[in-house]
Amino acid sequence: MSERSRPRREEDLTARARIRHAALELFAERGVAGTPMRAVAARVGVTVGLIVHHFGTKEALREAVEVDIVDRFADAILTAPADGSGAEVAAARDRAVAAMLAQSPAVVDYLRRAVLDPHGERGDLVSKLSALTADQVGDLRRRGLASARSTIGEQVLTIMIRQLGQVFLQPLADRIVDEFGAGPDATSPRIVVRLEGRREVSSADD
Amino acid sequence: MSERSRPRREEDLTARARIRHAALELFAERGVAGTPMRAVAARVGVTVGLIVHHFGTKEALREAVEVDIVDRFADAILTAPADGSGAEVAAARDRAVAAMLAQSPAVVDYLRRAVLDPHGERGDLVSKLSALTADQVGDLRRRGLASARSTIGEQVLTIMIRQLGQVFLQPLADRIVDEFGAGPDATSPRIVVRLEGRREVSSADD
DNA sequence: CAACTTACTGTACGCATGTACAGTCGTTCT
DNA sequence: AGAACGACTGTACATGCGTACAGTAAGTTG
Repeated sequence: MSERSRPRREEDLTARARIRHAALELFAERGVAGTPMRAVAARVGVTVGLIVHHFGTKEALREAVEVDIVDRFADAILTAPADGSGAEVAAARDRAVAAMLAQSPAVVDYLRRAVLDPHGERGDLVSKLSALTADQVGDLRRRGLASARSTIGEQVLTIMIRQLGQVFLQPLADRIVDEFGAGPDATSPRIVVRLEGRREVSSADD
Repeated sequence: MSERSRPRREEDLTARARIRHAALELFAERGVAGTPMRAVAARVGVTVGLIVHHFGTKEALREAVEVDIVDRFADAILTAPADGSGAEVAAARDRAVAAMLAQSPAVVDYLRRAVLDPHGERGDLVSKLSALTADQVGDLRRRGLASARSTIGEQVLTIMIRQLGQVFLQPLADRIVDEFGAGPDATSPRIVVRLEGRREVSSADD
């Protein structure tokens, strides 16, 4: 995936790529339903017709945006050094993904929306990212770098919840901190998400 | 708030209340932008005109839904016993709110969307809930049941993040578990959200 | 009884939206 | 040169949207 190199300057990109980028930003900001194709076109400085020409439908544009996001995850993982112990490799990948997310807030914002919008059955973003993460875990296992004590599903769950959980909740924390007259010393604390009590049969409540 | 008692049977409610309830459910399910007023009307079995008659605009309907949600929080807190130590009172309120949330998934779903949709400046849901929580904390303090070691803002943040964080992230966890052929023994683990490193100056990354 | 209010319906209107499509311009290929 | 093609524009259209509004039926008040 992602055979093309990523040009640094937005103006150097093809119109197709610029449209996809603008769509990602606007979808992240206002949601897919809340973003008219005309808004995307205006942002890029092209006509709606061109978007249709390149992507066909709005749904296809959304799909392209999601594929692009998965590519960014895959790219980030590729940049991380793949040598050392299992823990080292995993940590390096963790850091690479975190850096990518920190650098492109639009991805985080889009993800947050996509996660809670069930939308389509299969083939949506959560499925794609789960598959990508499962590939990573499988890779580490094959090289004897990841324990096989728990199932792949459990490991994928742990990785994704830890990484995405923090990123999803941070804006809520920032909002609340902001709510109480954010002085110069008011910095949001770091949010830590943990999984516990695995395989507990959690009845209604306890 | 919430001077009216809550009838048990939906059909006994006034049309105004039934419209508000249906709007909450649909807004939670598909988002406000993704829910036409016609859909709300159809769900209740009335005409769009009646919704306009009662609420004026869609925005006002949304506002009514949000006020209703805040009322539910306030109601839940009122049902909790207010005696015992500070920790006991706080725990009882925690449980009451958690029970309310568990009983009405639509509230959770709506909240999740509202939190990440910045929408309006002030007066939106996060602000309202922050204010409500701050009232609670202030109340406990006045009765000498809450420590004044940290600021109110910090305490509100801790309470809200802990309660909402778990609830927000659970569906993501469920989705992922579901992704990996959910066997009968596949139960989502419990998600724990924690705050750490308060007031650390978090630069770009570390 | 008449005037008024309130809950409600049905229609209609203007606007925004996604998509289809005909056409223009520039490049490439033969 | 000319045909073919891809990028791109502008218009046009059906649909769906929020809202305005006239009207009806029922209950209340004078």
